[in-house]
Amino acid sequence: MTRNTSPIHDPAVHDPSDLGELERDLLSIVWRLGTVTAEQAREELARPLKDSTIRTVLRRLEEKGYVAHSVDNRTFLYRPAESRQHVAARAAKRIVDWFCEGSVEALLVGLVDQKVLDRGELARLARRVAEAQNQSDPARKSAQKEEKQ
Amino acid sequence: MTRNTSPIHDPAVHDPSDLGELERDLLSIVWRLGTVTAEQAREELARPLKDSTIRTVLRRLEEKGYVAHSVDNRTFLYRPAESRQHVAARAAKRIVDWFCEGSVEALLVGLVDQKVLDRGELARLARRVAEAQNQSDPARKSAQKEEKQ
DNA sequence: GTCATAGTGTTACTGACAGTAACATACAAA
DNA sequence: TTTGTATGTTACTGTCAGTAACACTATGAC
Repeated sequence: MTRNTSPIHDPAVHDPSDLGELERDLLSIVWRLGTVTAEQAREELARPLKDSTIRTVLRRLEEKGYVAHSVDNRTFLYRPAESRQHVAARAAKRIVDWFCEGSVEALLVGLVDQKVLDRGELARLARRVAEAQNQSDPARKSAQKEEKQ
Repeated sequence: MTRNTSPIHDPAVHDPSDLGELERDLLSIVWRLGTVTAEQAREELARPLKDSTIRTVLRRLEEKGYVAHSVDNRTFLYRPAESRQHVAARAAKRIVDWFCEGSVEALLVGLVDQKVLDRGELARLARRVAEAQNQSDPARKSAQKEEKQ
């Protein structure tokens, strides 16, 4: 886990490396289900954990800005506060900054390299993404809609 | 003479989120300069730190498999053990796994979304990357070439 | 009205680990 | 042999995620 202790780093912006494994797992569940209670999340998890544990972690996720909750009849309903895509993008940006010295190309090459995607697929995806972007508002700001096409 | 003391890359595959800020900074320096002594690295850093600090961190980076060193006349010469690209790729893969549920498309969309790159550029890069990949050995192993457009 | 139940809020211990560095040690040159 | 330079060892500290006990509160059953 990255221990980010830089004094200059403003505390407001939390990035995905702030997340531990359990936090990530829970966040994934929230993303997947859309809305969950602590109890549902607990059932969804592979590991057997006390519910107080789950609730603590969900609260921390909320403090970090990844989820939000509303209260429904005394019960907390957690939901994503940021889209998966948004979070992924921030994480990717960080990686580009840290490890690619700003060169996205290096990242793409790396992705192909690691067989995360193959070359043809990359080209195809790039086309699709470009098209998708063209359809949305040109002066757009972080689309919050479909991310699971 | 330059005795080589590369470490056995230990079982646990270390990924970039293992790195703290100082570790990342130092790793960047090693990548940038190619070969550095602890003293050079220290001078390169913005922050004023004791050299024992630098050496400790460099040693940790070596334990984690990011750098290796050889001894030249009693002086440690640190060099990258993994290419920046390789590390970036692993990091990217992790992000895709964690936050995109395996969907690279989501990541790409997100990158555009965050203005890390614009749509046209993505298409252009994708083409370039595909070409670059075609040129290298089809049964390739981590292309070590240009990463700075 | 009281009691059990089901929630939440508070608080805390623990282990891991990065940041940081002092101190000990070894060797080479003068 | 002294001195300077380099490394090895060891350790303190703060932060944070994992984990959970426990206390508190509202609500429905009796």
